[in-house]
This record gives sequence, structure tokens and C-alpha cells, in this order.
Amino acid sequence: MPELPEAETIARTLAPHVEGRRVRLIRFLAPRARRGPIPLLAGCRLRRCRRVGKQVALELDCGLLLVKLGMTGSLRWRGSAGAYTRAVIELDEGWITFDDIRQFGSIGWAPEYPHSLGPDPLELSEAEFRARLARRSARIKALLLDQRFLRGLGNIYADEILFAAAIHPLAPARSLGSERAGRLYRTMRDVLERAIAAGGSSISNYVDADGRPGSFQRFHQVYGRAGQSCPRCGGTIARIVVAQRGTHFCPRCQRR
DNA sequence: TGGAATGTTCGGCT
DNA sequence: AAGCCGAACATTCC
Repeated sequence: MPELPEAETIARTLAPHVEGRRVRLIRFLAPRARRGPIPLLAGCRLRRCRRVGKQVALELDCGLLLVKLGMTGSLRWRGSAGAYTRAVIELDEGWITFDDIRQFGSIGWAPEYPHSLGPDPLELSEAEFRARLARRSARIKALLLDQRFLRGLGNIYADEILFAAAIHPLAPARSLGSERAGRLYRTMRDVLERAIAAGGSSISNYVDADGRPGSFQRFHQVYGRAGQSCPRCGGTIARIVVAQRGTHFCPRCQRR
């Protein structure tokens, strides 16, 4: 569920409720939701809530809480506890619930922002993007999913971006050349910005911190549309597996 | 019943 | 070293 636009939307909707509050404690209802040791945070002030890649960071004055949403994770302001509530972050006023059906998500603590993530797609320059692509021989779809290369893209947006840029998912990164690399950069930003404006994609159960679904799924051109017709050329959307993920594309629009 | 699903990580192979 | 693959994690849905 949560890729960059969804994490951004969750962070934006959660921020006004929690920034400036103090943490009381974190209750873990499922042990595996805790990623590594977390110090006692009682009394720590929650300075800022923002997105880091596809994670949501709660910046405290005594470190960072990093929420990985995994496949089905969600953060809700004053959410009611249900069967899939894995943790509750209690504040001096109100609380945040962390729900996660599949339990691939987790909450961890770190003294500072992680060093291992690549640049944010909305922050790096076109020149930097092109230079990074030119150094790699991996297939472009696999590279877009690699969080050390770029932070924030996931399976839905990788497919949508490659379609919008008319680039075949199996194309080796360094084979793209400056024209297609530039087009990829611009469509990447365009798709992400439009997705954020739409509040993300709600394809099964994603909602923001206030419980509102996104609407960008209405604009998906290829994701989840295998066998249906291509909105651009009328051909048939294909599905292959790349980097162990279902990959949807139009073989006619996205030539090898 | 089997396969696929918005993700990450680890081990092994080339 | 870089890239790729399979498996594992847990749960639901078709």
C-alpha cells in the first residue's frame, strides 16, 4: 500500500495533530512491530512529523521514531484499537494507532536519519539522476524499486512512471541515454506530484491519518490492468515478473 | 487449493 | 562488485 505518495499523505495529515506534543509511551500489542530496542521516550517532545522515502519519521528531541509501513501499515490519529492494531503511540494529549494486517511493517528508533537510503525522487536534480542511471547496468524497473538507489518508489508507481515515460521495464539503466533519462526524470516527478495531490492510491485499505482514502488509483494506467486495453494505444497490457514483482506495461508503447 | 498482493532482507550463485 | 534469484516473513482475498 504505502509508497512515497501515501507516506507523504499520512505524514501531512498526521503532522498538525502531533507536532509539539510530548510522547508518553509506546505500547506494542504485537512484539514483531518493534524493530530493535527503543529507549524510554516519556516526556520527549515530538518536533516534526515527515516522510523519509516511504517511511514516516517522528522527529523527537531525543531521537527519531521511524515507521516502516510495509505492505499494509497505516497510522491513524486517535484510531480505535482493532484486531490489526500492532502498536499505540500515546501522547500527552491523544494517541496514534499503528495498524498493519500483514505485519511487514515496524516501528524503530534511531539517533539520526538513516544513511543507507538513496536520494528522494522529488529532491534530486535531473543531472544527478542521469548521472546515477549512467553508472548502473541493472534493469530500470529493478533499480527504481531499490531504496538505496532512490528512496520512495514502490511497485505501483514504478510501473506507472515507466508507462508514462514509455520506457520498457527491462531496459538496462545505462542504455537509456540522456533523452529517455530526462523524460523518465520528468514523468517520475509529474506522476508523484499528481499522486500526492490526489492523496495517494487506495487500492485495498489505505487511508490517511484522518481515515480518508486517496483517489489516484483512478488514474492508474497499467498497474493491476493486465489483459485490459492500453489507454494510449489500445493494445493489451502485459504482465511479467521483474525483481520478483508483478510488472505491468504496454509492449507497444514501451518498446525494448 | 494455489497464487498473488502497495515490502524488505538474507543467503547463494554467476 | 554488481546483479539476480529464491525464500522467508503474516494475512487476506479471489
